[in-house]
Amino acid sequence: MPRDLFIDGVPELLLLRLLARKEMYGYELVSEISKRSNNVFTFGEGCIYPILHRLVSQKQLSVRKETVSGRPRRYYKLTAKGNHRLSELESSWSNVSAGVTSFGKALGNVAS
Amino acid sequence: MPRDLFIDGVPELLLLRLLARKEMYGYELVSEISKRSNNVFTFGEGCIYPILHRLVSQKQLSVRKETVSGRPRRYYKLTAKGNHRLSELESSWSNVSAGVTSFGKALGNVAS
DNA sequence: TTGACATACCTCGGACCTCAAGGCGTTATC
DNA sequence: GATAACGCCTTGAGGTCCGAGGTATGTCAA
Repeated sequence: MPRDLFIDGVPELLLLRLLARKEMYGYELVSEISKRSNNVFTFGEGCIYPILHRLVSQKQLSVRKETVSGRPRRYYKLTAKGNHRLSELESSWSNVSAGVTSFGKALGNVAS
Repeated sequence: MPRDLFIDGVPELLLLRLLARKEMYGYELVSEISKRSNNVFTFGEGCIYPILHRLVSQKQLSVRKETVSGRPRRYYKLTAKGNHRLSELESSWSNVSAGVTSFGKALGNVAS
């Protein structure tokens, strides 16, 4: 079974959107994305954690460690660089999204 | 430089949309997609041809060979299966597109 | 106290897609 | 006769998602 199309980049975008509002930890992000999207997007930990680590190494996120009721958490939030990256992604998404839509309309396509 | 995000699956979708209207050949599709999208999408031959071949092997496209002024062309068009696949992709695209948008709105996000 | 379950972190490997680069051959143009 | 346009093609690199699995602690019921 081929993997879902149109997903490339979406995890990173949603993640940055959430972290732009307030700091959150990985496990929280995984469930929050599912919840907030009404299970339209259900990205597992194997998807989220590697992105988190990459963004940190790219200085787009900063980390803060905290232990809550015996369990260690890692809170992430956006750096200035991450904020800029979010803007890029939003703009890129708008571009693609509008492009696909207008391409359809020009063809007389009825979006099902 | 990382490759463009949000593109996964878009070539296949646009391609199927075009071929749902009339048969076209590979080289034509490459330039037509650029043209119709005002260069928002510029997929090269190395992107289009493999997709074409895959769709044929999956019986979603049928091929007709024709030689025009000495040059051989391969015209592709949708099969019933391909039409069904297009519906799936449209629905999947709508889903993701609406999901990303509403996810943003719920956060008070201003789409830049 | 044993087991199951939720929390919370993590990595690895496969599968898949895009795309730049290159190759081949023909026709048209200068 | 050289260069561009046409028209087909494949390969390799790079990047992404995601299922599967691993580690460890806390809670709660049987």
